[in-house]
Amino acid sequence: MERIRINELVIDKPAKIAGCIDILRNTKYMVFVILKDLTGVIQVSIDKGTQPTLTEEILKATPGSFISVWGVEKENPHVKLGGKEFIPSKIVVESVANELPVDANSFIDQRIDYRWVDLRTDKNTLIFEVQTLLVNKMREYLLQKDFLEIHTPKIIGAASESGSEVFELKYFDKKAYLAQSPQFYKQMAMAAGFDRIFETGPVFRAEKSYSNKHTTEFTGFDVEFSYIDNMYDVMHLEEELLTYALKAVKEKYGNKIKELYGKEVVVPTCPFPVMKLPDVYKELEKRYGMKFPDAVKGDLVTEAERKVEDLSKEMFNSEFLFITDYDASQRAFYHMRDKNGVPQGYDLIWRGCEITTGAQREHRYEILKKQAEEKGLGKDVEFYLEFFKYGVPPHGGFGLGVDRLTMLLLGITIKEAMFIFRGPQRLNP
RNA sequence: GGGCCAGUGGUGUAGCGGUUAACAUGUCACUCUGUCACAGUGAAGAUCGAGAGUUCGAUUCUCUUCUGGCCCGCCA
Repeated sequence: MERIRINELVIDKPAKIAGCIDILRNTKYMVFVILKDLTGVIQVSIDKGTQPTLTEEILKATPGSFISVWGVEKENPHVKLGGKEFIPSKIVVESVANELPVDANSFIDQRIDYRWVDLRTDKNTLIFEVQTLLVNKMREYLLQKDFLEIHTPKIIGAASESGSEVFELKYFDKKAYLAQSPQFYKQMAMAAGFDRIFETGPVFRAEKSYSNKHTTEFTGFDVEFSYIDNMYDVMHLEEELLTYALKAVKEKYGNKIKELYGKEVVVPTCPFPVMKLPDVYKELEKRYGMKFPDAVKGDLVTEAERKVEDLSKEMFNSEFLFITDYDASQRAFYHMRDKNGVPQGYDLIWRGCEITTGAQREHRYEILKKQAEEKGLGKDVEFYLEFFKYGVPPHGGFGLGVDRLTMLLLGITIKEAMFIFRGPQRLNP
């Protein structure tokens, strides 16, 4: 008999179910097993008097053990767990668990050590159900617009942007690096005339960042497309994409997220508000009495970034805010600049955290080369500059942090939001 | 990389220059006419992160080290 999931059970219809024991109550005449699978929980009730064989088998098990149960679901109004119970005719204890080393109260670091046990809870599996939907809806949105999905190398021969924040590795008798971003390859695809592309895949950063939003390996969702007029075209695509995905998440998981994480999923409205960075500082100082030294104002410092959540809600009733007009010194050399030298790029802040950097790219070889040289990037980017010698259309794009998106959606930290977190001190499991 | 803080049974905490190292929860056993956060009784379980020092005596004080947390920086 094929195993079905608990939410597929039908009253009085014989079935096989299987899962993990949540609670095992052994009373004088009855054994009650709260069995859990990904879709729900059901009480399995064993009568010790009439089912001695099943009793013997089930008492080999412990909470956390995996079992298979054949039997029938019956209605029983006395059962507080949904008014239903499962009357077994056969039980197999598949795998017995030791006493579990973590519970919901354990610290996240301890929980990561035993992540496979930790992830068994509804609350934690929801993270990945939500992320699956989120990413697939973003993918779906782009596919509807005829984007190509590409897969770029993660082992690369030249440090991609600055050279300081990449992991070095041995590649036979040569040095290689782990890709810190698919940036150059995305643009290569533009040079190839691919027109519109996206990629979702791992990104590696050799930064010793200790915060609850940084990790050394994460999943990026990168988009690049051609024939744009300006960075606003890029922003427009991104806001549509996010709205589309968040709408789907709210419909399917909005209630469950509210229940388990206490977070409301707010579907944004387009267009998202846009502010120039100097105006953001001006408003923060004016409205909240904050003070920032001029020296930091070319970039968005953490304190300001957090407060942008309030600012954006207050000024625009929006959780999202696009910020433009960063100082050229703070931005990548490949961002196009206007005639005043202002980078034509933006960051997207959601709930007080940066989730995206996007830009119109500089596609004119001479200017691009000059901007690279200004940043002291000569040989490092030779391979990249080559693309632009043979014609590249005007284009732009952005990179979105999938793990940050998940984290912010649920109001948790990056360690909790990732299947397995990787940090400067965390290489296992 | 800089600043501050923490590490005590499986888990989460209390405590303190001399204690039988306390509590909750979990685990195990027995008891309990269907439980449902079951209940009751009992048991096991901690060389108090590691190393060195001060002291008659250190889990407690000092130093070193490891690990973690928070804040800053770096960014997605």
